[in-house]
Amino acid sequence: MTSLFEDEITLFADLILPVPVPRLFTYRVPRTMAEMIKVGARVIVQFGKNRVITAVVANIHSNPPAQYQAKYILELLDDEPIITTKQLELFNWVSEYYLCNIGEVLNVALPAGLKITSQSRIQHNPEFDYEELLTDQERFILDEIKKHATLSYEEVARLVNQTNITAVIKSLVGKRAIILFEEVKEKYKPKVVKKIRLTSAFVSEKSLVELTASLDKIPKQQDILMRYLSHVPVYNHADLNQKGLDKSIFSQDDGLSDSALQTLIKKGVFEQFDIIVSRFADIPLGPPAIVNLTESQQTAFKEIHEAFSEKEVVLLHGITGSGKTEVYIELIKQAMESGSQVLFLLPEIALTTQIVVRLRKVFGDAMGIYHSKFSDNERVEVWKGILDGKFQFVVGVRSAIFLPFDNLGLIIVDEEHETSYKQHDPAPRYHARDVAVIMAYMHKAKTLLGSATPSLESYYHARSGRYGLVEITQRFGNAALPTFVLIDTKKEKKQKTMKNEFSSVLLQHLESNLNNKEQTILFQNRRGYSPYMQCEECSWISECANCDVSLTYHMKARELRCHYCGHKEEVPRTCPACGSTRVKTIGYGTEKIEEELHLLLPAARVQRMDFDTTRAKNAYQQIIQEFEEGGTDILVGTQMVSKGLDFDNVSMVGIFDADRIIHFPEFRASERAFQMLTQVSGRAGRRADKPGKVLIQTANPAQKILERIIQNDYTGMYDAEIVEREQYHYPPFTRLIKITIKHIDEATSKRAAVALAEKLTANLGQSRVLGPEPPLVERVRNQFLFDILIKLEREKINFKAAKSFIQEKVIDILTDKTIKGVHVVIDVDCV
DNA sequence: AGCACGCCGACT
DNA sequence: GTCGGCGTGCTC
Repeated sequence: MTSLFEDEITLFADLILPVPVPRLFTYRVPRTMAEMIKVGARVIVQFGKNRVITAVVANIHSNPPAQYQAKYILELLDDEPIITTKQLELFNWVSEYYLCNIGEVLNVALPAGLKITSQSRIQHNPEFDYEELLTDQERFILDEIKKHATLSYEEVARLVNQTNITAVIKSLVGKRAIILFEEVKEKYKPKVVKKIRLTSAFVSEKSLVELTASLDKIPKQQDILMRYLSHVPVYNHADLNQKGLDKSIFSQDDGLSDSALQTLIKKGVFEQFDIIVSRFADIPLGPPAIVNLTESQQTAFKEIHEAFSEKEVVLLHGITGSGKTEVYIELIKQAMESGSQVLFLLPEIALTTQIVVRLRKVFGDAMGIYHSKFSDNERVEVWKGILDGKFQFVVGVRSAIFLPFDNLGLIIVDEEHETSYKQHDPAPRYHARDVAVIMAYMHKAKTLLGSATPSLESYYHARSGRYGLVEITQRFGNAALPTFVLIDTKKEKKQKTMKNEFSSVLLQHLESNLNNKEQTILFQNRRGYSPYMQCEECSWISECANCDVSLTYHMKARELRCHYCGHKEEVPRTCPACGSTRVKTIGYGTEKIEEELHLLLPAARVQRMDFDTTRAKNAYQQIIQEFEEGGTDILVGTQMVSKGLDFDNVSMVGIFDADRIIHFPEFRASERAFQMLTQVSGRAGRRADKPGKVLIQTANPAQKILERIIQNDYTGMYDAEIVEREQYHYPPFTRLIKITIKHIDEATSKRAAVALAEKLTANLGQSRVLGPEPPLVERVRNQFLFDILIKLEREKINFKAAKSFIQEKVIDILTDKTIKGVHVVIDVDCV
């Protein structure tokens, strides 16, 4: 490709900027960079007047833009691409499919550590000598700045002890008293360990003996040498010296002096060096686990294989406790042996549990872990590890779908029905399971979806032959399915045998389980103490000032909290409306259940697991570990307890208020209830010798859905539900797009929503456009919301064309001069 | 998203 | 007469 004229051609690069602007930006490539720059590398550019940001090269060409003068790229950050071309293709697809800007995709894809921050640095201008022009305050600040070479805004603010200095700084810049410049710094820092080793001169028995003798009169230094040799037996294994010893070994002990070590380094006995270590070393490797598949697992494995020869996607429907993980492991091994990369997606909270430890035992250091509780640096390590081939296999959450793979052979999406695979806010509002299918297609890889309770969509595709279908109907080790007990709370209430939320039947079982030293999980899908407070005299209810929801009472924190916007309030002692002291908490959440357990069963050791108790990095792990070691008798929790926890000693699961889950006002309620209750039930009795018990409290034990859950009748639920979906035009027969309009003023919000709905209806027709109507919670963070739901039939409608039509109409509304300041959120495939 | 530019009220 | 409020529009 080299030509005589190569030097004459100016190159331009179209860049993806991490800003929500729906287009690429073209910059000029400086001559010096022309040879080096590659698609997928990061660059630094000036964007707008004073902003300096990182961008990613999407393509390189030689067509100068006609409309404007392109700015120069300031700096090239990567010699090799950190984004693969397949990723760029995927980013494009995501931005088109989910109607968002590619910059927004880039923003969620790149770990913060790969983004660059630019910070303004302040320096005084040595040529400035018009101090008489300055105000007193300006002169004061300038004097401080003069004392330092360069400063950041924050540093200046701290020095002069003022909070808002931007105006003064600006004025000083205007008067040319100071200069602003941008400093760019890379955020990722590899983890470095300081190490010590003998210099090569001393790595022989003879010289070591001599050295030891020469240190006879210098005991401190001799101690250090001895300590080193006890850890690194250089006598017998000279090559061990190369790896050295952590410097921290020497400082742990008080008996060893650092100065003696420093002297030895000065003498040339020891040398210090740094190594870059992986941050994942602290997850134990353990002995390599050998996996033996049971007969039913083996059959499943074979069937998956056969299905893959015809289908791109296979759904593995294996009941809870059927041991899908072992099947996954075999498939992963096989894909890795053929040299391709493997991605294993898990829902957020399932990832912190046993499964990762198990996988690590099998795959060791070839496995990367990508999790939101990991720090930025750790995430950058995984990213780079995939690029340079260190990790052939990655286990990760939703966003792991954006990692820089270039040769995927298999993607596994475990618990594919989980709603946490869908990102709701901010854009891109993508569904990782659906993106996985597309990405696999781009890589010519296969996708395996796994679940005990598949989403209706996936099962529909499997039934219709689009996906392959493999089922495991046997529990691992032939563990029996749990026995169910339905408790009629209506009856117990009439008989006055309820103790608050606890039925007598549930209490009896709890007690006997406790006496048998067996563990119990109690499921209540609501956190906090109680969902609201009410005055018994005037029926005042605690409500959020910014949202249209009640404030949840949190007892431990002694406050009222809004679960929508995070607003907090003190707990009122008297009714704010009438002054009465009869303000009571109504309803119950995990916190109240926990409290009542202490009163009803004082001997039980109770632990609570919900959003509030698992916020800290290791809190989740600790609660689980304590439970696993038998330190907890009863674990009370929200949805969190329903996923991925396999404990042998849990013989009972109790479910409060199943009705609230079953009758949730949403078209997916039955599907969700089936999934949620089946998953929780699956926590009970994972042993062959002892079937577990599941107790469900309900006001109406005769409900069909409960029978299906008890019978583990997934297909019964599916067959009943799919009929309704077809009849009422819901997924999987349609695709849903939800448009949410937001504005501080209710009337304006409504006006915009009505106007938009009218425009949409004109083309799409009445039956496809529902609303606008206010959502369940009409006001969030002081904004009034209106939802428009669009249903598009799968086969009949050109989805792409419909979407661009919708986008067009949304832009119409946003640029309408008569409606100002509305926010519009488009959610494609909202769930 | 930021950030600058621009047009109207409460102060030296 | 100025400072500064946040509306509007642009960013290669």
